Parts: sequence; C-alpha cells; structure tokens
Amino acid sequence: MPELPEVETYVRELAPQLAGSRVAAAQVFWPRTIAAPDADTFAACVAGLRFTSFGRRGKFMLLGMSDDYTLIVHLRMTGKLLMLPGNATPGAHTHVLLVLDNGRSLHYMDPRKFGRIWLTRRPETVLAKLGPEPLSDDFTPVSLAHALARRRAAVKALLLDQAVVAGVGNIYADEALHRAGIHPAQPGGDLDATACQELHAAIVAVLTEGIARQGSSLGGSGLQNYLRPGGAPGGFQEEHQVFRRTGLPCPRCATPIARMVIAQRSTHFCPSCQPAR
DNA sequence: ATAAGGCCCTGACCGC
DNA sequence: TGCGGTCAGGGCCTTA
Repeated sequence: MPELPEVETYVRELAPQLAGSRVAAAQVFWPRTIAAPDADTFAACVAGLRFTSFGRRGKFMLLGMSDDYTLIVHLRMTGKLLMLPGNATPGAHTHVLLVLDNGRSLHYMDPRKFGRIWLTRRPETVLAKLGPEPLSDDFTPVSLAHALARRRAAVKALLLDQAVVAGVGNIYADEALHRAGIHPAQPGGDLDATACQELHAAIVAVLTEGIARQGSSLGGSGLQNYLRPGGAPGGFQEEHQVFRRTGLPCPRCATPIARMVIAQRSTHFCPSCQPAR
C-alpha cells in the first residue's frame, strides 16, 4: 500500500518525466475517482494545463499546474500512476487517462477504485486535517507526545490517524512500533516521554529508510499494490522486521512474530521485543 | 471530543 | 475445473 515513502518515490520519479509537459487530452472512465470537481468538469478543465511543480503532503501527491491549479492524487490502497507511450490503450483498471503533448500518457490505474484525484486552486482545503509532516521540523517528540496525550485508543490506531502524523500507514506503523519496542495495543496516552522520543525517532528512521529503498512492494501472496511509475518495485520490503512476517522469527530476538487486529487492520509485532504493559 | 464500526471495491486465495 | 465465500484495507461517514 502506498504510504509516505512510496508517494515520495512517485513524486521524485514523475517530476523529471512530467516537468513542462502539457495535458493534450483527458478522459475519465470511473467518475468516482475524481473527488472534485465533477468528472466532466475535471476532464474539460485539466486539458491544456501544464505541469509546473511537484510535491507531497502526507500520502497526497501534489502536482502543481499552470493557471494556479494543483492536481492532487491519493493512491489509497492500489492506485498507480504509470507513464506509458502516448498511444497506449487504457487497460481495464485505468480510470483516468491524461494524454500529454510530449508523446507519452499518464495512466491512473486502481483495481480497488479507492484512490481519489482532485483538481483545485485551493489544495489546503483538501489537506486541512493532516497532522505534522513527519520528516519536517514540525514533527518532534514533544508534538507526538502532545498528540497521544490522554488518548485511550491503541497507539497503532493513533499512528494510522493522519491528524496525529501525516503519511504513516499500516506497514510503517508496525515497523516503527517494533523498532521502538512498543506494543501496538498500548493506549497512546500511556506512553511516557521516553517512549514518545523513541517512537518519534523510529518513525523518522523507518520513513527515511523506506524512501532510500524506494518504498515497499508487496506481491506474491497478495496484490502487487505498489509499483514505481516505470513499473519497477521498491526494495524496503526486504527490510521489514515484522510486517506480514507472522510466525517467522523476529530478526532481533528470534521470537515468532505475532499478529492481531487493531482498528480493523492487520498488526504484526514481536511479543518479546514489544511486551504488553 | 473520542472511539468503534460500516462502507466502498475487487483480485487473490481457500475449500469443496 | 469451477464456484462461492472470505479477506485485505485508507479515509470518510455514522453512531454511541
């Protein structure tokens, strides 16, 4: 699933390919993919715009366009953006197609259809509820402690809350909690200052390493739900300590990794390294 | 305000 | 081989 490192990889790899190109034509095949404006308005409005800047906020891709527009893309579970030849036929899972003036086309593909795209002059309205950006100075041990204070929900559930910290999803939440030695079901408000400091450092570390490895690609026994814009996989799955490693030995202590469900999400942890309190 | 559960979707997988 | 049932899961919405 695309989380912050996967989205960051997308932005970095798309930028040089899209910079300066103009949308020659747009087609929407699944209207619900377009969150705003309505699909017909979107297709008419995006045609003719030029890509001017490239950024990211949490798991949202921010593609700046001419005329002060921002194309915002959220891949959710299985969304992909692929750069293909301009005459490439849209596949069964291509829901939005942008034909560019540089001989190529940008295909938004998404088997689960959970992803959403906005075209707006007010991107801040889409991003309003996001918490601090975890790799910026806004995210500190103190800000994390403040966000967790007095919360009774499991710390894992709180890490998935984009208002607590933006960009962490199921993979990096499990990996960060393992690195910090914190049980995922522990109530967020029970973490003391030391635990918050360790969790903060662990979140920064796993996201930074995830970006360095160009994200996590999970396939084989599941959907291949993240591929880079050129179609290549990332490499961080090779570094996973706990995620989808139920029953396998913890790399640190060899105890079998356990699985539980928190906030309706599969949660993987080491019962020895992450003891319940 | 917070927490918990349902919903959207469909490919992959399992058991018969 | 074919078929029905189950699972996964981010963000938004509703409910308590």
